[in-house]
Amino acid sequence: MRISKEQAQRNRMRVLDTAAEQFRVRGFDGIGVGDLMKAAGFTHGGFYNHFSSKDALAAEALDHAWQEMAAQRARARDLEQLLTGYLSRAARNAPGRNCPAAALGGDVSRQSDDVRTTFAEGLEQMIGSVAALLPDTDSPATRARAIDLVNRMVGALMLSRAVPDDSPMAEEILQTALQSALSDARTWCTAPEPHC
Amino acid sequence: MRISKEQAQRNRMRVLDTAAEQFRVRGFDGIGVGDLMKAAGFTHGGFYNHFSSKDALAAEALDHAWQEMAAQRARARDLEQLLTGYLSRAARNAPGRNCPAAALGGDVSRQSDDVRTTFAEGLEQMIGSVAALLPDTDSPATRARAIDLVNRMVGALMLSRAVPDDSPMAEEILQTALQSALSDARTWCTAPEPHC
DNA sequence: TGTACATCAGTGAACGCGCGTTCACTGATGTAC
DNA sequence: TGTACATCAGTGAACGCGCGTTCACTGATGTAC
Repeated sequence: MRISKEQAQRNRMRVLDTAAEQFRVRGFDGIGVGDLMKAAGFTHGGFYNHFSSKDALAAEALDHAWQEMAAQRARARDLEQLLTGYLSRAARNAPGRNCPAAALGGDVSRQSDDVRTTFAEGLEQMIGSVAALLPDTDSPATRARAIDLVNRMVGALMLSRAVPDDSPMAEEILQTALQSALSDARTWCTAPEPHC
Repeated sequence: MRISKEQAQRNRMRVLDTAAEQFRVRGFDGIGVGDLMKAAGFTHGGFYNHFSSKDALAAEALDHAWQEMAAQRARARDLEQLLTGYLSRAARNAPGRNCPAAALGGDVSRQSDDVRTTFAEGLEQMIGSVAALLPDTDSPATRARAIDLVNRMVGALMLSRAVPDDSPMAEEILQTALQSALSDARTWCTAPEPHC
């Protein structure tokens, strides 16, 4: 039952989409090749027609997730909108459709160099996106502020997910991070600037 | 070959120590009961004399790791010393002996409620320790600052470990987080206060 | 205090299970004539 | 344009392996007399 090249390419993309979501939800080791292919609507045997190994898929799926995130960030009009979306209860409860760093950052340090390099590239882009929403975008001070914001965003989202669902802490961590980040952002943007 | 109750208790502690380290290094799913017992110097069969399941060990080992960290924090004379140690290259390269949140935060959200509750308790203590080193320790504003500092510390340490070893980013993330945190701490501590 | 026996921490073989990966097979697609 | 054949995406059984857990066994410790 051979299928057309276009269909095969669409199927490959479906596996990639599924993997990008499932890895973020369950972790790289939390879902197997068999279940992944089943979730994508296939049997497991065809996996190796598209990917050389599970690790190769991990790297490609991580890249895919970062690209989704970049598109999502590009839709934010200003830093306030970006932060409000990132540090929301909705984002906390949908790891499969949100930041790969918060969902997989801990796992990545135990993965192959290929995965780690892909992670670093996506993180660099994220830092750039945040810096682009700050005044004096290309200055070293702005880069430092962007890195610090990213640390806070990723740390808060991850920690909020780690504590029990519906616990006061889960909400408190997100709210505190959001208020603190917005407050700092306002301080940096006292002069009327674009994106501020 | 029965051994004394005191020795059995020491052996149990050795398994716990080993688990607390290995789980932080390899993740909860990254090391098995067999390898864990071998690393502690035993065979795997005796494991269930001490723990009801691997999950029960995970919760207890996480608690153990948090207690180690609390003792480590208690040794810090002021916030600067705490931050400098936490956000150091040495801490980055020794996950097994440092913050459980940075090493296991991502994993914890996929673990049992027991593990997640244990995690939340340790995190709450960590927030308290940081607040204790800030002026006006018991005010809501100080708690917010402590939570924000913890988000930054955990986020930075985790992200620094996720990017490739020896990459410029690994160092940049730690350095930026440290400078930024120290700078904020100085702002909060303009009045001469204890611990500041 | 000495003796007989029950207890139980640690050992290592064994269990069922799910993992990542391989492979012979199917049959529609793509290609050569 | 039609025919014959090679290609290869997807299927499902099978592989070796390591996992968490169980269990019969060992023998020194702890206890009852």
